[in-house]
Amino acid sequence: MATGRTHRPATRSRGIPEATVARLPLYLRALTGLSERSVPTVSSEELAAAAGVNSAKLRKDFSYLGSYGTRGVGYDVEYLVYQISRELGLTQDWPVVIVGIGNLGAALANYGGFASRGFRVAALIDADPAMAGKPVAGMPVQHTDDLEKIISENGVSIGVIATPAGAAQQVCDRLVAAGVTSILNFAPTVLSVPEGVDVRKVDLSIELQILAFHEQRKAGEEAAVAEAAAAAGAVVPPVRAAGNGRKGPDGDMPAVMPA
Amino acid sequence: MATGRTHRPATRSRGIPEATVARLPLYLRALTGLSERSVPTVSSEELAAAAGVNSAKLRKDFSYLGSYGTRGVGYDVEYLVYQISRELGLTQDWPVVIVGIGNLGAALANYGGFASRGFRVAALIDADPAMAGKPVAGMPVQHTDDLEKIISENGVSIGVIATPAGAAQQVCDRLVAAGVTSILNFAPTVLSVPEGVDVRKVDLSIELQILAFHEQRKAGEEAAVAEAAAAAGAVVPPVRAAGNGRKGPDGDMPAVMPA
DNA sequence: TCTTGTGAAGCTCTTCACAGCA
DNA sequence: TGCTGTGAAGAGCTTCACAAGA
Repeated sequence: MATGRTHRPATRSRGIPEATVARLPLYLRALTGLSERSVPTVSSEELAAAAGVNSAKLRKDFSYLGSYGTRGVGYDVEYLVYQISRELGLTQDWPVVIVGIGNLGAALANYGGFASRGFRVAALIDADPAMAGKPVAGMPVQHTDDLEKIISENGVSIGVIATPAGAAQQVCDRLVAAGVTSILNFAPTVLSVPEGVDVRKVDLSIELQILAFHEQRKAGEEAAVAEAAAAAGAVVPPVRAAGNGRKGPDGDMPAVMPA
Repeated sequence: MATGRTHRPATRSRGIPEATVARLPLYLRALTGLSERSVPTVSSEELAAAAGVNSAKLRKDFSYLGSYGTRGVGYDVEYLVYQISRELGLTQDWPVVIVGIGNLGAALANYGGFASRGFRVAALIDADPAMAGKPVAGMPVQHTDDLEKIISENGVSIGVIATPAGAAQQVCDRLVAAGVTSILNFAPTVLSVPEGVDVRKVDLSIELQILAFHEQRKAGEEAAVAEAAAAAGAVVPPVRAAGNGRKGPDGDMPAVMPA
């Protein structure tokens, strides 16, 4: 998973486990696809396959919402779409602001997946005066000075931070002070927020690093020695102050640094 | 969590739990920050705060890597940076291709966080002939026709998919056939891949939906009734074929549809 | 004295397997 | 008969609390 919870004691909100909540959007997407193809009902097995999970998990997940299926038949697609949408709070309109209109911010502004789920981009905000007024995704970029005004006038409770890491905490503080209580953070930094504010983070580089970890494994344990040798040339390993007995699994730091 | 594992039986790779692997990049980022400020050593408490986790978890995580700390003192920053980098496979160079150079693909191509972690964007690939040759992030976009050639010539094992949902599976199949074994998927679709191929997904809209779920809770249980009423106007709820006894927690579908 | 490293306990999530129901 | 809904078992992860050791 590309993201991680922050500042929420993994406790169940009204009995629904966090892990289940995180999968509801997946089910919803699969169901929307079925709905568009006018499929009336679907079994847990079929829906699970479409969502990429196993059917026991799906049934367990749905059991937290209520008994929305019919034994021997399956689930009514339209009915389930409605129930999950309602559970996720998508039956209402969520105005969202995006702060930091660089490459990523602009991409987010143009991303179609938001509008189709009840999220409305209410404003684009950037600190660069040169950006002010410039249209992005058919919408003029506004200056950070007006952040508080924009938040309150639009009743925004969800903010997206796509600024450089250095500006993120400051932007976060201003968003929170202005009344935002949920933040999606794309900046590669840990945000600290008061109790009651939710932060979710997406870090593109972290995802790649996790892939690299597994990729390294696949390369084979028997090739590990050769890899360690190559690695010594790729980065400059730091010298340990005192070379005392470490018990790492293998590959202690090379004692001699390559010039 | 912005992301999710796919196709990997949450089993430990060489004894390191998945949850720990997912946090190593976080620790690495915090350590890199300390390293740049020339901090020589750090305690589990301090590092945990910088990474946004608690110290017991951090110590447990590190214990899977080996005994890299000094009791009564803490951890040597440089040494730990090296060990975690090595564990994640970041001491080697990872050529990466990005397929689908739309807004998001271009943002990824320009993203600085990759290069600093051993990831090198080896090629940008797009299906649109009009894009071919156009420079993005100082690099000419290449056509999908050459995908297989690009993969093999550059020894690419990690691919990033930033295409529309409809094209993702096809691109995925070609990447896998050409030798890619790790995929980071930004397209809002479930990819099916053969055994041995890792897929991680980042879905921006899913993150917002999870935030909306919690946001809805904060609005207060007492306001739930008013919300349900508003919801009835916001979306057109489907009519149940047979209105038999459902036992959802509350808010069964409205029986009367608004015109 | 101070901080790491780690068994053990507790908690959450997943999977199993089958009773319950249409 | 077929598929849902769910207790129970199992696996994995987090947190506690303290022994070990610099």
